[in-house]
Amino acid sequence: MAEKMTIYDIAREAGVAPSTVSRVLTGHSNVSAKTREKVQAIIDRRHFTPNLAAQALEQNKQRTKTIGVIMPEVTDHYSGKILCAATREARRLGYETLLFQLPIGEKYDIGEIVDQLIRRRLDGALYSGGVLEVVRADLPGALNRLMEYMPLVAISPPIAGINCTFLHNDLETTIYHAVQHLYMLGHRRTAFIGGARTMRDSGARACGYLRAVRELGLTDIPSYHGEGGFTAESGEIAVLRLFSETSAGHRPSAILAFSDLVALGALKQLHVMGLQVPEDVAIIGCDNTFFSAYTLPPLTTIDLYSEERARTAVNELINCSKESTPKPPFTLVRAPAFIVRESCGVMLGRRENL
Amino acid sequence: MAEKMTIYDIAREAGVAPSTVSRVLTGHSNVSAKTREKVQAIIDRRHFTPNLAAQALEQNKQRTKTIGVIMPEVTDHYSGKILCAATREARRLGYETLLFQLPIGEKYDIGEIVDQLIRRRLDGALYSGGVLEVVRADLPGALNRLMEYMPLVAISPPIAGINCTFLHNDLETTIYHAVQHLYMLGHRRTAFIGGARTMRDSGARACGYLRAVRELGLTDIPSYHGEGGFTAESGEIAVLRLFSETSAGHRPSAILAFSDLVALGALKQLHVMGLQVPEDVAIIGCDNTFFSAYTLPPLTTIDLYSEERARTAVNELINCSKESTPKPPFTLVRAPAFIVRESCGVMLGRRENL
DNA sequence: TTGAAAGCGCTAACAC
DNA sequence: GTGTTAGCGCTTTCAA
Repeated sequence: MAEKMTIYDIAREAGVAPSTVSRVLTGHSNVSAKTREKVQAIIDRRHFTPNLAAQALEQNKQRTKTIGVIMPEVTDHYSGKILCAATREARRLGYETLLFQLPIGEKYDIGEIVDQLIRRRLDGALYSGGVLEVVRADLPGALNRLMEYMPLVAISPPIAGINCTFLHNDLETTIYHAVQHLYMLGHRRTAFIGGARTMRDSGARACGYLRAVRELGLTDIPSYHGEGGFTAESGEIAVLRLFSETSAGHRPSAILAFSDLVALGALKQLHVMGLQVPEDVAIIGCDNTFFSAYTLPPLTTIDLYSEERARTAVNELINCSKESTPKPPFTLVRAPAFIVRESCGVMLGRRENL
Repeated sequence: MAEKMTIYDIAREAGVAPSTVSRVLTGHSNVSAKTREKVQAIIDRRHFTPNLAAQALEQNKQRTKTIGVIMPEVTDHYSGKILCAATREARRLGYETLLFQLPIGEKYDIGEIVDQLIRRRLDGALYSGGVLEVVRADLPGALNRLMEYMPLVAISPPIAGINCTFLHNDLETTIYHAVQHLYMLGHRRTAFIGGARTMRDSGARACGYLRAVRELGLTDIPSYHGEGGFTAESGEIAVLRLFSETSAGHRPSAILAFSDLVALGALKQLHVMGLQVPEDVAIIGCDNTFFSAYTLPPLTTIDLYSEERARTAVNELINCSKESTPKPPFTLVRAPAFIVRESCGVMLGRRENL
């Protein structure tokens, strides 16, 4: 395939020792300006790029210049945004990202994935699973083992049993505010659709929703938080069930969707059923994805600032990897932004007869 | 951070030579069942994972088990699907993917990116830039250099000056058919929106559109293929211009959008202007993304089978990397699927008075 | 300031 | 079968 060039080839051509070439490459030790120039000229002319594997072999220094990104498959825009921002930030700092996808709808061994990360001696790992993964019992063990080899930052609410840095959105409170927002517009029958069944007690969204229902004294019917899923299709189905399971007086006047994607499906189904949004049913999504402003009507939603978190995570990771002594982990909580558009019906004002 | 384990540690504990541990690890040479078991037990117990960098250093054999993926930032669903499928397929075959994003809306040096790939001695590279990148004059040089170091497969129409394997959708013909489809429904004034300005002559979509306009004798006004872009917003703007630049009798009765995303924006703007789709204006998108079936009305679009291409590409790459002699490159052309939903107005039948 | 040489962790000839 | 040993390409003491 290709004749591999080494520092020896460069050294020979420049008439210097390999170590001198190495010094020019790393820029660490002192080399006379003249030699440096001469060697650099040959490196440039030959398009020589040092073998990273060889450099990485050196002891004590993690220098693979690679950050592992562990996240669910990038089929949704939320993960895409994080991956994109993380890769961009990493590149800006001279690093690349190695993507470890957690297959959706297929079982996998998180331990095996962690082995891969370790095997590659990465400089750090970014975990972004969020609520989706909370349920896995084997996650803490695997991530803790990973942490013995490299710094780990999670873009996720804190996970019990894992002692890494967490970049966390206080979604619970924001969801609470969203329900409260609907409450103030007059809604007393607000349903929550989407999400994982197993997540109902643990997920931040569900927590916020359930707390609001309790504290605001809203109608609490099992159907109002019964059905799960993460796709547009699951949004369709959820709405279908929601309106077929409930009797006339108990139909929800507002819907809180797990994500904008779920809301998208819900919107479609409501349209099919001839219900107007927000006049008949108000709806609020979550994620502020690229299509949120383009639905009919434009979706009121929550912006998680995922790009910003991704950048913070990468920076933190790279800083940690340079420290000799591990930095203590911390949890950073930030409030997401509640973005009011038209689907929640603010322009309709407070209504009494819902 | 962590006490790194080596095969020597395992060897010592097992009371065998390091090479025996290596043999167990690779499974290449013969080891007695008894020793193999003993060694394996220790490897398992200690969770030992061999350093990939060291393995990769070996010449001729055992590469990095990593495929580089070069593509625009994964902000759209098209790239996301390719990345996702490629990573999944790679993993299935024991490989990981290293993502090299081409920043959107920011200048970058493709040569530098290629250097990174080479430096990392990857087993292969998947390039998926498509029409977006055709314009760059430095691309062929960079990719050709890359090909001296590793096999390259491009999910893209063939690019002049690059002699790699191309997995190509005959989008041109499909777009032609789409325009023809509109023609048969009665449309004579079909506009094309989105895409890059520089792409107008080279891009497959534009080619197909222009050929259809010519061959079918459709109305050809500069405004009908004037404005570009790849975002939903650019779709909005394009429609706005399209309808403000043309006089009453010259308003298009149909719109072909560069992508579903562009179509999404167009849909929004048409709605704002009080135009009905497909009654007043028919519209066809491209990509068959997850939201295509959820727009109002559901979008008629084109499915590029990107996941399938991604899997093919990865397989081809891995096969090539195992060959000692390079396989001759080829170009595989596949017809995309034309997916008819409601936005093109088929259910309205053929109309004469458009 | 530069060169020689000893590894880094692993694999693969080559002995035994 | 299993151990010994020489690299893979690079960095980094340690001399000179």
